[in-house]
Amino acid sequence: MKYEAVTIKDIAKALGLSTSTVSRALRDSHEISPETKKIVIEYAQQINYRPNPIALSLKEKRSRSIGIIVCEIANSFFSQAINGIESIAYDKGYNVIIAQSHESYEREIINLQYLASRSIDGLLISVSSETENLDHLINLHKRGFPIVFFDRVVEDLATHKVGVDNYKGAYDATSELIKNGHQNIAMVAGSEFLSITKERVAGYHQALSDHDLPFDANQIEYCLHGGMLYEEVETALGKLLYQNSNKPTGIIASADKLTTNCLRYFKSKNLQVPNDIAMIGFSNLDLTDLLSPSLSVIRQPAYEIGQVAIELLIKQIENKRPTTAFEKIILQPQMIIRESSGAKKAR
Amino acid sequence: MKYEAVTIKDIAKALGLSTSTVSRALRDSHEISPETKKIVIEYAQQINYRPNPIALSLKEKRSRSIGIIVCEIANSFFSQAINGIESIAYDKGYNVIIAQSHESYEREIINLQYLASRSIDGLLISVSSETENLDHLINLHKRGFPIVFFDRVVEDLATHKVGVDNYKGAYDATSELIKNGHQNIAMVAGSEFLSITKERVAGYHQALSDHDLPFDANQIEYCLHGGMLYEEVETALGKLLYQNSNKPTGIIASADKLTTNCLRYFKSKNLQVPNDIAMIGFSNLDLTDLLSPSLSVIRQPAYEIGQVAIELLIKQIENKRPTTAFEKIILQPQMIIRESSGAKKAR
DNA sequence: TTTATTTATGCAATCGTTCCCGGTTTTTAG
DNA sequence: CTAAAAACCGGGAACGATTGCATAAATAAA
Repeated sequence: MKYEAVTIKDIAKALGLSTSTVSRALRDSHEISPETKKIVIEYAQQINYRPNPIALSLKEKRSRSIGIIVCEIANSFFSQAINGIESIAYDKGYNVIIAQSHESYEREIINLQYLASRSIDGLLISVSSETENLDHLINLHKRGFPIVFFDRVVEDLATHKVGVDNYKGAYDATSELIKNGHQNIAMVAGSEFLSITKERVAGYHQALSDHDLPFDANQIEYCLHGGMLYEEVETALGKLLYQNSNKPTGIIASADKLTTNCLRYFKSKNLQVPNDIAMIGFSNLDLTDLLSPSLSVIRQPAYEIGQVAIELLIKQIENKRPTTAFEKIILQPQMIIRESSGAKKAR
Repeated sequence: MKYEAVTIKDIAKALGLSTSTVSRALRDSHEISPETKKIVIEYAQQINYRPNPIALSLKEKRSRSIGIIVCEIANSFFSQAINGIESIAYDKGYNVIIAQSHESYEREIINLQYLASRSIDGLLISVSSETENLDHLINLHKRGFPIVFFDRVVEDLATHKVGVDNYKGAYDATSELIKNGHQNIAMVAGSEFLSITKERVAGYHQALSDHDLPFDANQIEYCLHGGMLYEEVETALGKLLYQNSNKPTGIIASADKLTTNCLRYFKSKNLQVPNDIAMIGFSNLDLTDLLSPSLSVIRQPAYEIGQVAIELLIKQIENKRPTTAFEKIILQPQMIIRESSGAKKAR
């Protein structure tokens, strides 16, 4: 079923003008007389003329749409980030096409090909947790295609990058647990490939060291799928809690899904938080306050991250000359202390 | 910064053929000799030729993209539904453009204009809770533009519709509370404009009546913004719990955000669930099991709803002749009984 | 041998818009 | 009063791809 739109030709024919004149009148060119302009503009309004964006795209060699690749939109952090992205993009006349990698390297590549074939003007990406090889991105990047990384950035590419101070987030979280008397603190981390994981591990490490606590590599478990699968969290926690000589009394969960799946595990094992095990996790869920015990979290300014990222991207797209100086913007996470990170009760 | 793509002309020039021959060779037309085809296809592969979708769109008068309007993507139900939509759409070569109304009628209209101006081939919409006037949709619909409603359907338009059996969901939820000994059951409902609200209220009503319980209009409070704003839930619950002669011992929350904000309210008032107040809510969150008490919910098959909706839409788009017979598909919700809907303890 | 048919390819229009290049008329300057 | 400069408008190419029609050569049928 077709939906016939009115074109510039229809206006030209109806008004006895040429298409060029109509086009110019509508774009308010100086070489069209005020009277003609008035006639054209009024008629256009009357018949509800809208320029065909596809024809424009073809002419201008730009689609005014940008691609976003994230692992999941059903993840508070990313849906908030997307909100931030959209708030700016729509204002500037760009639309966004969202694709999900579901933490799969393969799907990330498929998505990228798909988006590229849809002729997007630029890409906003937070890589999948499986992504180690970056050839697909390097290829595009080499050809001058605008890419901005957010949250999960990739250091090897010269592009704009936006993220949070993961080091500080983990440092603060660890310090908080230490302050509350926990001496054995383990970490359930995301994929080892991701820069954010490395930074969070480093922050955790440094906090231990600054408080003269020993660092034990066995106290860290990495989850390749970033907590997407309950099973990987289950085995990680199984190792941390039951296969170690020094059983931790505190846990740092370094991503949204890890945090919730840790709780799920504790519940299944009937472990009381924070008495049996204290925890503080990275999370952007907006109902962590409703859990009981209420959850202490490191919260990322997801909305702002999205906004900054899209602004950088649009700036780069609209630059006439190739961008040479790239920015790396680091926002501050927020620590919200609630009950779950509390002290172990004396018995 | 431009990213120069290779076109059919480049191939034609390089191979000393005409563009038509190249085009036909690539589309495997029978009027091109096998040898020529081979040469063209191999060369195209070698230089990584991709047809320009924008040029195709212009020619074929279709963009192969469809629009989605929902209130929020940061809502489990909708992000799951979008996952379902995408799973099918990408397979069939469509891309989706998502817009959020944030439950505002005004933004819904702006989004619609925006999407229409981006020349989408069809629309998937779950109307905002403020939407009472339907002129914006009727206009499009009259011109033969393909629209499919999902979840929050609109009865007055002859289109495909996909939703769940809201009546049954509410009926079951209410019956469950009654079964557990609750005689005074109130309902926190969404916007009165929405068909789903009416159906859920009807189910609640019928369940009371079937169990010989009186229906009291004061036991229902409507929230125009569907629970988006905590304040509206706060005042609604304030009325239900403290300004009524017969204080309810059970609550039905008829939407995702209403459910969580009810819990937030109970927590702030230090009300114990289910002892002070039992509840069961519509929710697609995947951590309702982690709340304590764990939450009894009515869960909608969001992913399937999205899949069915996009299938109907694509079918309509690709139909040569105007669609005349429209389907209304009703899926079944699932009731998950946990702790929150339990019996009031005797004291 | 002549005509009809098949096979393989190119030309040019088309989609909706912009914009370069002319051309005509009117205004301004000298 | 004439030449130059605005002012105003139309023709047509271009963006990248598809496709009906024309054309040419080769083959088959009469």
